[in-house]
Amino acid sequence: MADKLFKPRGTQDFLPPMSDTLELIKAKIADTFRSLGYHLIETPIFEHTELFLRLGEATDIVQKEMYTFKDRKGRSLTLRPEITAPVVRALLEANLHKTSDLKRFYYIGPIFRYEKPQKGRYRQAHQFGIEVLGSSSPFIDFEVISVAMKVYESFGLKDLKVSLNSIGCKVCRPRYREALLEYLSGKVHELCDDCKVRYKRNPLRVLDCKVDRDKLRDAPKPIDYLCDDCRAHFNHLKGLLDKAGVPYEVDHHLVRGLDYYNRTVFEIRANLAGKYLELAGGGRYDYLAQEIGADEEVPGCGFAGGLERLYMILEEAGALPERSVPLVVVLPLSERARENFVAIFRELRPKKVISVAWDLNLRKGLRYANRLGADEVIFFGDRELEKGIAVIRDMKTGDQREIQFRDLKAYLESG
RNA sequence: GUGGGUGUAGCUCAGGUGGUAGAGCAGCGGACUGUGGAUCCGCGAGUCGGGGGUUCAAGUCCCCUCACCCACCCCA
Repeated sequence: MADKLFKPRGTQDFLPPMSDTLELIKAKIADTFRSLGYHLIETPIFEHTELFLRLGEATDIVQKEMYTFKDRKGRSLTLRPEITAPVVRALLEANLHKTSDLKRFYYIGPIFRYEKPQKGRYRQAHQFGIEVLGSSSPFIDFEVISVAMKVYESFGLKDLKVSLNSIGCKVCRPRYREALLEYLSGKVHELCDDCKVRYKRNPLRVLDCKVDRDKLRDAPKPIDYLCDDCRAHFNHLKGLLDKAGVPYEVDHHLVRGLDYYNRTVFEIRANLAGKYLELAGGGRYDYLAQEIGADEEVPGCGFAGGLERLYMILEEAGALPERSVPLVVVLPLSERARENFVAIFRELRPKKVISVAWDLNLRKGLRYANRLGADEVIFFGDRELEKGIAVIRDMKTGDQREIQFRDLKAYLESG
């Protein structure tokens, strides 16, 4: 025990039954994405550090949360702290942006951030999300927000809060930034220490500060400084959301933690034990591709949600998905019965879940099946084999019926 | 990163002012040697997270360390 090894801080082992449930959750998420025309994309767990540095020097994620290391050749690599940049990088690397004008991707996988762990906040967490590349239409923003909502709604979650904002583009954001700086300059001394730094490096993020939030009620709002195009885009999007019945509220202080966003930014939160927990966030990133080295503008829009947080909220809501296929426990009760079942097992291609208890007697086997939550138990010993049958016991009702042993395989393989 | 809390059998936890560990649940066995979930009976040695110190003696005091949790921060 003294030299027993433990998992690194902030990581988790997913064991049954939680791992089973997570599998169901991931499958359901993927179903939603796939059914709306999204394709799976998988990128490396680590990338050249350079890629993530382009996310913005002023962001906390880049500044102090990256798992960066050198490989044996001295190259600086970083465990991905988010997945949007890798997806865009992969798209550019494969020149996909030139072969089609619109690409829809989805992903589910781990991300790494060196943070002080807490519940719902891990050093290795899992995110799922989508990225739509190649269109700057507000209909895409609408689609992304809708798809995000669809994922959560597919689990029956209702009490969701969507916050929306527009932070402009490279034309109008400088104007807003100037106005904000002017407003803040008079009160820098009142701000918290973090904000004093943000004021210099990335003033927009001051808006997001929870400490100083109250002091900033009368701060200039991004939407009041939007250029005509951005204003039109934002209004169009809001109109679409209204038309489609997507509930949202405009949050003038919503900025998001990554610098690559422009125009639309949004967050989805849910009520967990009285507090609003952020489940997902996203927005438009029309300049990111060029930041990464594209020779032309490749507009994009997407969202990312936290898998662990989805699990938490589902657990709280009592809405965790459950196995939908029947579970059948097979009990060969004698040596002869076991040997008779070997060939069947070898050939078996079941649609149900079949769990064979090779070494339990009837009593223990039923108990085992009971604990697993089995729907049926099929048992056969010498007695049954004499008659060429097996017995199917319904674990809910306790009713038993017989089945010809030669039909057993077909029965186990039936839906 | 800052401040605070917790860490005892598989799980949830009890263990005033230090004297070498308990309960409930679960599990296992039996009553029921081929029939589960009920009931009854029996079964618990776990280096009290790890290391060091104080002491005749520490789960109980001190220091260090690790992990989890809460708030802040941040965000998924």
